[in-house]
Amino acid sequence: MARNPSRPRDKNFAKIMSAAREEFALRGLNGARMQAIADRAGLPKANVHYYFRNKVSLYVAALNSIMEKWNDFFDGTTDEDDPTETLDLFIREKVRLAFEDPSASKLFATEIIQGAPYISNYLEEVMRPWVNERAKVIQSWMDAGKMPRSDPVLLIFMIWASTQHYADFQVQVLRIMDRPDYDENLVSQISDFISETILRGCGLIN
Amino acid sequence: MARNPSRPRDKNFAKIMSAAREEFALRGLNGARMQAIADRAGLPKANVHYYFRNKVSLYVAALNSIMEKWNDFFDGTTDEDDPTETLDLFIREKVRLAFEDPSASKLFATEIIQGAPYISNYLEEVMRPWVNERAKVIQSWMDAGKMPRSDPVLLIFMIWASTQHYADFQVQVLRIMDRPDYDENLVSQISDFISETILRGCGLIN
DNA sequence: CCCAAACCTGTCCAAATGGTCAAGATTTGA
DNA sequence: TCAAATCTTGACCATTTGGACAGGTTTGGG
Repeated sequence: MARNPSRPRDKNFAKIMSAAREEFALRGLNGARMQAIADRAGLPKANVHYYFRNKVSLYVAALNSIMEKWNDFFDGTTDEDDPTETLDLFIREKVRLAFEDPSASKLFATEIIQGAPYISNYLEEVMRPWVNERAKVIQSWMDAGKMPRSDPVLLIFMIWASTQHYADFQVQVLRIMDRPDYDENLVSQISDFISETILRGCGLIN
Repeated sequence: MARNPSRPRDKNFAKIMSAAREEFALRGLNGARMQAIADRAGLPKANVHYYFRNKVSLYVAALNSIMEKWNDFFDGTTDEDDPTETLDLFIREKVRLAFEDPSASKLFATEIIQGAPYISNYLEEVMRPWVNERAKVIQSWMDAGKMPRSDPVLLIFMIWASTQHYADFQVQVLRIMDRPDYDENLVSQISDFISETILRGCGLIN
């Protein structure tokens, strides 16, 4: 976009963005305070308004930055690939993302729960095609007898649900397991469980 | 609680509660407006304040009413029961709840995502024991060789995640599937899919 | 029929908060 | 070097909104 990005712009832009994501994830669009975001970013509130016209535009920018990041994971799986290997990789990648940046997942989840008022077209123009393409590949695996038949779209939803759960419901999971934090051990244990259970659930292993 | 519940109290109490749940689910604690809740309930705002000291107490009351409802489903499964049948029933019951009252699930989800500031002790005093008891039963099934070994707690999380997904992410699911609403057909299709996939994933069928 | 308790509501207000603005500082580029 | 562009910020304001309150109405037991 910017042809000659100036130094301070980039630096503060990033600081604000990061602060906004945290704050919006923690309190939602309405609960988040511009002052709190400014404080988190270490800037006066008026400076935040220099970069973002208003709260909503900052919120939308935060959502967009997340969606861009997730889109990078738009790999080019084809009919040729091995279902077991591919789905395993997909699941593990989703788990990794969930633990790497729970705030992103939480922010996105809150927006969806509240009816996706600011990203409704994203759902239709980006997510729907993405899911349909994935589903087509999975369908082709089924047609080729590489795995038993079931609904590919519901399978994708199940993978999303099981993996994002650990980001969105972090507090609940930790409290119930009586742990202070996620650690490497737990993460790989969770990855293994989800991957194995779903792959077996699809009839791909055992 | 009330020994001689007066008529109007109960009626308006329920109306406010229902309105509050909808509104809080849709906008979150901070986004919800007392005026909007009052409007939904068909009462003047001041009347809402007659029943509930302030916004937070109404919010907590709404959360409590949900948790009470969910606690009813505290059935007494024992080691004697059949794992397949019991888990199948559990999954279907969760799916039913998700579709029956998505607002409840959404409200609860939002609270958890935001760190469960108002129900943190509920997580430890009610949910943790509940999960541990369930897990013990599942563990006993595994010990008895009725099903392959895996982590019972993670299994419970997976069931929660896969089922609640359809309440919380309702908009996303519908947009991606290009449907205006959930219908009976879809609901039973989803129930079947989740139940079959998870049961197979546990090594209980096929 | 009476009266106290419960219930209802129009009106008002203090505090919180998003956003503006104008003046000043800093950087850039020619 | 210096002016234009970019950036920074304290002070300020309009609006929204949760909540108080006082005075009114209804209800039900005695």
